[in-house]
Amino acid sequence: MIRFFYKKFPEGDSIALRYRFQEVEKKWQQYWETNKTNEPDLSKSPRPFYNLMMFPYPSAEGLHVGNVFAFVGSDIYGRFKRLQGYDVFEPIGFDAFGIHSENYALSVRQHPSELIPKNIRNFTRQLKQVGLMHDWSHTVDTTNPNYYKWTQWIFIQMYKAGLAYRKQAPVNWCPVCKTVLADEQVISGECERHPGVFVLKKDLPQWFFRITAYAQKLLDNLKWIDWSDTTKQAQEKWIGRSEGTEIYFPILGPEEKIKVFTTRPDTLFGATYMVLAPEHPLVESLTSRNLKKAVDDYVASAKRKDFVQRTDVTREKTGVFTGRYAINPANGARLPIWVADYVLMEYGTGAIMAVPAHDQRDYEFAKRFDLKIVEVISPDCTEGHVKEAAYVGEGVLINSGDFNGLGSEEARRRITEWLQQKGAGKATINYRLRDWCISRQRYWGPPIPMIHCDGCGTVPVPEQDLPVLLPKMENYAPDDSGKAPLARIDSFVNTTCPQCHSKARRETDVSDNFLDSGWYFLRYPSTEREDVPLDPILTKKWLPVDMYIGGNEHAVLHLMYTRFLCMALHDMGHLHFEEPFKRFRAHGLIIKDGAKMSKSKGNIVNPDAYIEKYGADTFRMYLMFLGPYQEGGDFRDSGIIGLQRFLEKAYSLLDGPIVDEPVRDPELLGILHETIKRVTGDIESLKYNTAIARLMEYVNAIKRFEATEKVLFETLALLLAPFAPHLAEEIWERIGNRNSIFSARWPGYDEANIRKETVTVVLQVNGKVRSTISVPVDSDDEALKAAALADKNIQRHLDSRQIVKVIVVRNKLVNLVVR
RNA sequence: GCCGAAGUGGCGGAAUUGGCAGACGCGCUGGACUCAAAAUCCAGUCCGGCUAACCCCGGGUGAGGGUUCGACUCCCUCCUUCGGCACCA
Repeated sequence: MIRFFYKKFPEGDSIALRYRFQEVEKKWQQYWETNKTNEPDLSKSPRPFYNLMMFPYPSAEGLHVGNVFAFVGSDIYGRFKRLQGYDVFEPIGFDAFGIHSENYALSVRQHPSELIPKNIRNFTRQLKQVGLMHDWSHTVDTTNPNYYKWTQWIFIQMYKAGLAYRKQAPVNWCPVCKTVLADEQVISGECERHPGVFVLKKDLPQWFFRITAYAQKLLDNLKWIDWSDTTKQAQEKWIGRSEGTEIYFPILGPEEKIKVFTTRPDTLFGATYMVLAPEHPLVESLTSRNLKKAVDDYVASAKRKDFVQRTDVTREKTGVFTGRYAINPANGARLPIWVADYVLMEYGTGAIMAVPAHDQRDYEFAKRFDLKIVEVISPDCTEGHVKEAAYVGEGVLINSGDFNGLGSEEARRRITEWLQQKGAGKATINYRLRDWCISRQRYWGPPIPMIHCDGCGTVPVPEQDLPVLLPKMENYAPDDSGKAPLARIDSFVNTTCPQCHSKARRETDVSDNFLDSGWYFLRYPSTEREDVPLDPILTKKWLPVDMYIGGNEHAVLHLMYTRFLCMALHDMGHLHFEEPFKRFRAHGLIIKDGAKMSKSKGNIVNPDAYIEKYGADTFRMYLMFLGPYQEGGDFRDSGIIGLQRFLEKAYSLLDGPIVDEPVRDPELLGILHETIKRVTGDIESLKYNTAIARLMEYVNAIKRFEATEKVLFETLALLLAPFAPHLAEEIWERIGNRNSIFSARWPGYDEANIRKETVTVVLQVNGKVRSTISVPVDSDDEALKAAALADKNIQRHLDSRQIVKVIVVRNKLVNLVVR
């Protein structure tokens, strides 16, 4: 055997190796490729299992260890399912359109169409060397016209279904990206891609997808889909359903009404003024002439404020009186109408009834501007509970006419009914979710396939004319005009209307990157079909996805958009399911020095060097051993040597004799079956760290027993295969098998073998462990009690004190309670 | 501010869901092998006390309180960290 020695490398030492991972890993990667081991026959597969990992964006830096961590965890699951006898389809692709790719290309002054293929080649190389079970015969590249043709096709289907529309609206504009963004891409007012850069509100005509039409379905289905709770909670919050009442307040003078939304109709009699958001369409028409200047000035200054100024809760409330009054439909009270920026146009109706006694914000505003405060909810039927702050709790109605004496909850229902009878309101449900702004004034994306015709209006590109190719532009940088770079190419813009054949203009915005990634997993099984987006038979067979793993940063982005798109495509008859992913699990994040790995922080750890030095199997296992897969952790390489030792030890077990005989030692047999049981359970619940710990104990046991039975080594190879596929194949071959280990079956276990003959029972006195005894399994309570009393150490602690109580837990413990 | 998750040896982390806290690994200490080192193997390793040694004793899972025969696990209060939402009417 050749001995290999290695120089010191990154941090941590290396060991002399007998297992030559470089050769072995290369050998099996070639074997898999040659034998198409990882390419199931999609049309035949009797037991399909679609195992999916979020596809990567091919950055110039290549894969970092955080990506590898995520991929390996998904791969372990896929290989496990494969060994359990499923036909596992584990595809891979590249999310290569989008602002991230484009911004990078701009910064290095290269064209994305040249940069991206280079990055994809590098990613492919890296992914392959990790030893993932990817089917490379069904890949997707979102920038390929064969793919984005269908992205455009989906846009047109959405348009035809009334789910895509264009409107002028105040939208999020990132001054650095120079494009609009969806609400989901704005994090606390900052651009997702540019932390610290606040988005501005710009009034621009934009394309939207009507995701709000599915708000309730998106919420309802969360009840039954098998997803990580954290992800479901994030979506639930984001959708933000609240039940309440819509109330119409007539304006004194003009024949207009102010519509408000409230969750507290029980406080209606306490409304003492109204507030409109500065952007509210009624502000202009409603303001009385003598106050017009003051109101205009206020609206203008509100528009100038950035997000932080506008939403700072601690800031003193500001506002201006319009000179008009509205009538409270409940009691006819005259309510002054104000304009104030603490009311947001984006939520509800952009107008509120202000109840200063029972809403803290209204209270602060009323104090500041000396407005009336009327208490209508009381915890105890008396007044005087509103002194320093609003009383926001529930209670009994007072000062509320016929409704006095009712509890808040009943009052909400009764007042809503009453309003409805009078035609002054109705019960309604309000969602925080808003429509998905899908246009981007950027270059690197699929052109939105629409044509603007003066005569016919907006007309979709005929499907047979797809794709609308993205023309190559040398200067593709975005500008501040609010128009996309494509608008600068006359030959692209000028076209003819597909309906009337007169001159027309193409839409020049491209679609959001999240539309590309919104349906990629639908395409994987159908990549060989160029004539249709989805092969109906394969789609029916393989979708929805059985297991999806990815980062939780996409909880309200990708993961909500995909759900919406599937629901829409389902309702159009293109899909047989509403929910794209039967199971979703969020993997943890690998951080470095307390921060998420990113180029800007300079803490990206490249996996290549580790794989070169320790091998893919060791590195895979090390990442998984770091901590629970769904929690992630801080990357450091101090323990990687432990995994190398483990694999080396496992391999060296083969040095001894191996006999094809059953395991006779009952203890060893118990260990074998217990290991199978626990590793199986741990993998199923993604607890890879403890599964690996079990495998280590198992190897230690084989060594300790100096065991020679073949079944022990076969089991070792099988249990190891999801984690260290190359080594597992090598062991499998060396113990005399001819086919890939992945055509073998995962071992089963028998509880009867795990069952021990004796168990250790803990003996306690007053809850403190004083001794342990070994007794036959399932000894009855009396026997255990007797054994406890007979124990020397216990007797010492009893010390002739009186036994008050004896607690016996079979096969576990005896606790003697003494006084 | 609201919602959620977490806090365990020198370090990463286990703990069958209320029943021996610290599995497994790293690191460290001692020993074997070696001219020596590396690698490997063996033993030890929560803190403190007692002991020649084993035994044994006390304390211990962010802090304080509670429930229980028994609490890392359940309840209350507080502290810290990390996520999500945030003038949402």
